[in-house]
Amino acid sequence: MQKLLFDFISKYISLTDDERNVLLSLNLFHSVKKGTVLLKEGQKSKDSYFVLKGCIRSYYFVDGEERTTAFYTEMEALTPPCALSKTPSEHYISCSEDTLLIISNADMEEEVNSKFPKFDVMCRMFSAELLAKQRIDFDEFKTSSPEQRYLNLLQKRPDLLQRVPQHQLASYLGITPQSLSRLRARLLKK
Amino acid sequence: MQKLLFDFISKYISLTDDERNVLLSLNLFHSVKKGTVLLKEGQKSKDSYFVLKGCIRSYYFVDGEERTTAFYTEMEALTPPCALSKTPSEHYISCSEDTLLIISNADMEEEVNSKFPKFDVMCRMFSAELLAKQRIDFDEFKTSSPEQRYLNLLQKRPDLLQRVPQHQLASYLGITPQSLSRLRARLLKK
DNA sequence: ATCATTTCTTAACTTTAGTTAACGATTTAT
DNA sequence: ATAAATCGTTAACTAAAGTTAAGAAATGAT
Repeated sequence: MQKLLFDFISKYISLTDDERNVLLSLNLFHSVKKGTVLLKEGQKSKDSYFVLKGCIRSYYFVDGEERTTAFYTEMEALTPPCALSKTPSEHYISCSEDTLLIISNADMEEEVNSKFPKFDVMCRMFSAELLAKQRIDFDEFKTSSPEQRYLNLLQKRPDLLQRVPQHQLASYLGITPQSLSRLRARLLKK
Repeated sequence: MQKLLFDFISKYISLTDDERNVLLSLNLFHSVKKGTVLLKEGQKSKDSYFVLKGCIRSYYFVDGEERTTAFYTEMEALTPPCALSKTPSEHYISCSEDTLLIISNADMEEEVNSKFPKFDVMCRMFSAELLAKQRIDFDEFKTSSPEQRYLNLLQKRPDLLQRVPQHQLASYLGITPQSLSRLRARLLKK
């Protein structure tokens, strides 16, 4: 489980045993039960999440309706906007499965980064990478129809279709559950 | 013009005169004419762009049709995905107006950052901020109808409607030019 | 095991977006 | 100045998504 973290970090920087131990002393690992709500609308939090195993979901309420906007699975990270803006959260985050997480805090990160500037380098590389990935996802979303987006999801994250309920996938694709159901029926006929 | 850059940087870190001079010696400032294509599909480039004045546009070709995915205006930055992935670009970037740009190169950034670790801190903060902003934009896009997206744009970037042609705005909103035209006519009736 | 809740699907109907085409208006090039 | 290309709008038609409602299936709770 620690190996998962260190293998991940090694993609960006190499750590000394000393640095490794500092990280381990921070109590970053958390095992969280399915259904647990990590962040609620209105809450102020400076926590970031990194999924080692499992799945977390980000969603909003629009006119009393849940709207899912993202799923984060193995080796994916989320820093909720409220952690940077220091304003109350506008969305929710919850666990879609029993999940093994790294939860880190902005204040703690600042401290560690100032002690080990190396971490700044890693964070810069990692955020730049995420930014580009997200940009591509957004562009693909914009330039696709719901049907294309569904087919695209089938290709790129086939696991998600097994892991999360259909109606959450629907709003993740920007459509209603009914439309997704129809769309799938349409595709089966072809 | 240099003031624009240094004022921006001062939001994240404070610079010594020495550091300022290093930055100025790098020849970062470029004045680019409207219509200039900065990046083409198939090209390999490690350049990043920061708009000081003007507007640049990112777009793809889908079945021979241009699809605009983003506009970057004053004080907005773009690192094209190809700069990180080191694969040929899948999209185009061009100037929508006569534009004053900072163009920086990944290799050069690495060099400066290794000399002044302070820049790593700034880049980390800046990318994290952009990531959160983009996340919010994406979430809003997903949870909105075309009409809501248009109204949202009116509120948040009213200048864009004056600055860029309608058909580019349409694909930026994920719809056809005809739909945008209709949608606007519909809204006027109300 | 039963009941309640949630989830998925289907259907009928409404609304909106996509498509194709046509026509001015504007912009650009010569 | 004129011709050509681009751009914005409108219209008629098609296709797909939203809405509302109902019922079956699966899941969870007691």
